[in-house]
Amino acid sequence: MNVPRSSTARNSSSARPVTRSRIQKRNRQIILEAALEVFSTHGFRGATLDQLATEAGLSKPNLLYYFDGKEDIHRELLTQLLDTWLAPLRLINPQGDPRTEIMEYMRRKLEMSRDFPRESRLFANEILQGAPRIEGFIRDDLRLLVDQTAITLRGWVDQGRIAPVDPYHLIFSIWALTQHYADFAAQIALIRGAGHEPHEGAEAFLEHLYSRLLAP
Amino acid sequence: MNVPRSSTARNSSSARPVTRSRIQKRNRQIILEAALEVFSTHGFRGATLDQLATEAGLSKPNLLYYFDGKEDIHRELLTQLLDTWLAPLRLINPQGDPRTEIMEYMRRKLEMSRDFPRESRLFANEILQGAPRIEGFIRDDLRLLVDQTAITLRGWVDQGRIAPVDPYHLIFSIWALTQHYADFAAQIALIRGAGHEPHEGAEAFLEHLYSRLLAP
DNA sequence: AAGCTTCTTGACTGGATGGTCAAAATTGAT
DNA sequence: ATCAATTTTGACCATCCAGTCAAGAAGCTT
Repeated sequence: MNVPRSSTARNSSSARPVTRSRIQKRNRQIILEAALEVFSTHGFRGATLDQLATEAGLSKPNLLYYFDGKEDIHRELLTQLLDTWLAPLRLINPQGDPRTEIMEYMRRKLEMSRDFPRESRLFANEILQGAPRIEGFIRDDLRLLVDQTAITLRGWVDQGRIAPVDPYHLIFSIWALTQHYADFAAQIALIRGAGHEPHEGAEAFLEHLYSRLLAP
Repeated sequence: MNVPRSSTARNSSSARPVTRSRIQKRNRQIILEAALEVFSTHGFRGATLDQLATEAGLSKPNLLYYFDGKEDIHRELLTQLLDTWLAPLRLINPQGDPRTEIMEYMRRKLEMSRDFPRESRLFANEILQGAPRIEGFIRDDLRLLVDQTAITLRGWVDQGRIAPVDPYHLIFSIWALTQHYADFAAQIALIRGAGHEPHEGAEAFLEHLYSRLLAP
């Protein structure tokens, strides 16, 4: 599978003396930004290198100077995303006040869905296709973190500090409700009509909902 | 855009004497079933005619004898889906008991997500891409129905029969929570591990959640 | 400003993929 | 059994698209 590096490639992937010039840093960033835009709306297969190139304002061979190929761009984008995707969950503090911690987590996820809808859609696209490229991440990293969080939540339930609730479904519900506003933004926009932004009223609603759900 | 019908095509689309032989009915159905399988996991661009043909157990030219092309298969599939997609919402009875009606609606949606996950993912795929092919359906049919339902819900709130809640967000939340179990099944499976099916415990959780949310 | 390195690109290529077609096989009405 | 209509398919074709390459342009270093 592994092809010897061509003479012109200063590229990425598989560990290597990663010394990047100013221009490299800038252009790799431009390309990843363009890739986020294009991949998140058309999916991996639906996007073409020409689209990426046009969006990035570079020539196609130029893209391939900075990355080993379409796959490589996508992998890099996804890798960067996954790091930040776990962050909100990590911030839940088992020593904190249960309801506050859960509410804050929900709020952080909703913020991410509002401020980074493309990232959310990129992720959704991956999962929809059966998560072939991020299976490892989910099975290992995410699962571990969810399991730990579930233990924390169950502890809070056992102490009677929040109403009895299945911790896994509680987490899934937060994911579903917050990401929905990003992933299904097109639908929401068409239903609510122009002049409304998808997330309008979402925070109040979700606060109300979880407030009612968690009250002991 | 419209090409004159080729001599061999007994095909579909744009209104036409739709007389179908037994074989036609059967094979069109087989093709649509295969298309559901393939399109729902790979998306429109990600699916190839060869995949469709293999999945359907027919030759590629044979597919194109029954449909005008990839696009036509996809359109037909989606059209059939949209009809049934609205059904659960239509069944909400403004004269019924508010909590029962909403609970039943949630249950119907959850059932659809459990029994027809591929349909759910096909739909999700469309919306994710910005709903280009079903914009009209959403803006016209779905929106109308949602608006009517919202009026019903608001009436129930005003009568004090359910707790005050934004009707649109209530509907969105049901969509988000039920479809999540189909659309993100891959993620849920990886987190919960084998031996669990994605919907396990979902009904109890959602009943609990909406029971708490709606109690006056 | 010379000369080396990094960056950029026009012109390709090979393979995948949507779609065509004419001829062969099958079906069904008589 | 006959024969016309329907169905099926192998062999194509045209286009799209990821990726290559060699040569030129721009940056750096001295």
